[in-house]
Amino acid sequence: MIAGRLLAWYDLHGRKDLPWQHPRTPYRVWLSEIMLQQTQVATVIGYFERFVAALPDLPSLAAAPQDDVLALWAGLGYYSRARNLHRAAKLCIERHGGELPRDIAALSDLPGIGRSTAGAILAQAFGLRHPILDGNVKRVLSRYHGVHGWAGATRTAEILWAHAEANTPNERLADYTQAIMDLGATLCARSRPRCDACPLKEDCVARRDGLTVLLPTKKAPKRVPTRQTCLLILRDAHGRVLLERRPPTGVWAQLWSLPETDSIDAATAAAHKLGARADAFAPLDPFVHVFTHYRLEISPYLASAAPLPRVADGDGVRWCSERDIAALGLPAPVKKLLQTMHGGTVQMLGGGA
DNA sequence: CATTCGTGGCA
DNA sequence: TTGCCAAGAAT
Repeated sequence: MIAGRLLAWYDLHGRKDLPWQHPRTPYRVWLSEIMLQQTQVATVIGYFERFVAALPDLPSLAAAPQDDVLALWAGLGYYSRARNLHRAAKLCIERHGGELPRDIAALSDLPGIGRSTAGAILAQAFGLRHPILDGNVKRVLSRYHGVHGWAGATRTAEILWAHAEANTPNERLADYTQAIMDLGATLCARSRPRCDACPLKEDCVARRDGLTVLLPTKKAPKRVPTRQTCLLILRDAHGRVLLERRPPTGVWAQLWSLPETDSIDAATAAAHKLGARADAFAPLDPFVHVFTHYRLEISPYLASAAPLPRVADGDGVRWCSERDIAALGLPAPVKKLLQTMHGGTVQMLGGGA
C-alpha cells in the first residue's frame, strides 16, 4: 500500500501553500482543477488569484457576463474550458441549488468535468473517496506498477484506473490526492526523476528494472507507409545526365529530377521513351528519403546512354552537365545522389565496404 | 480511437 | 531553433 508512504512524504515535502488550498472551498478547488488541465501550476497561480478576486464564488460566476469570464481567462488558453466553466456554474444554479453536486455522476455531467477532474473535486473539496488519473498520476502509477502501453489506449487506461482505485486510501483523501500529484510533479518527473528521494523507491517496478526512461509509454508514432522507386542516372559520353521535369502534381511537382520507374525491368523502355538508348543498368546503393507522410526507398541505377536521333526537344527532358545541374532546383535527395556520383565516391552494390 | 484546443517551458 | 509536452475533455 502506497498511501501511507505518500502521506508521510507529503507531510514533509508536499505543497500546502497553493492558493486554492486556502480556503479549500469546492468552488475554488473546481476552478483550480479546470485551470490546471494541461497547464502547469506556475502558470495557473496568477490567473487563479485574479479570477477569484473578481468572481469569488459560484453564484457570482454564474451571474457574470461571458465576456467578463473570458477576459479573466485570456492568456490561459483552451478557452472552451472557460465557456464550459461558465455554463456549468449556471447549471449548478438551475440543478443543484447553487452548489457543486457531491455525486460523481452529476458532477461528471457538468461540461468540462471528466472522470479525473470529478474525482479530484470530490476528494479535495469534500474528502470523498474517489481516485484521479491525471498526467502526474499516470506517470507515478505506470512506473510504480510497471504498466506498459500508451495511457491513451483503452486497455492501458483501464489498468491504470484500477491501480488508482486500489491505491486510494479511506482517509485524508484531499491530502492523498495532492500527495500523488505532487510526487508526479516534483520527484517522479518525466525526465530525470529523483528516485533517490522517492518514498516509493523500494518497490517501484520501473526503478527495479531500470525502466524509468521507458515509462510511461509514449504514444506510438503513426506508421507511415513505405514506397519504393527507381531513379535512373543516364549518362552520355560527355558526362551529361538526362533529367526529366516532374508532373505538375504530387511530390516534387514540376521540379527537374532523374527519370523514375517503378522497377528496373522497365528502365530500358523508359529511357527509350525519353529519347535515350541505354541498357546494362548497374545498381548503386539504395537509400531512404523521409517525407512527412511516407518514406521513400530509392534505388538508383547507373547506365551509359546516348541520345537517340529523334531526341526530345527539351520540353520536359534535357541533358545536363554538372554545372547545369547545380543551377537547377533539384529535390534534395536527387541533388545529393548526383553530387555523390560526381564526387567519385559512388558505391556499386556489393562492391563497396 | 484520433483530432482539436493555447500557451509557456525546456531539452 | 524546433519539437515535445504539461493537473483533460469534447467531438
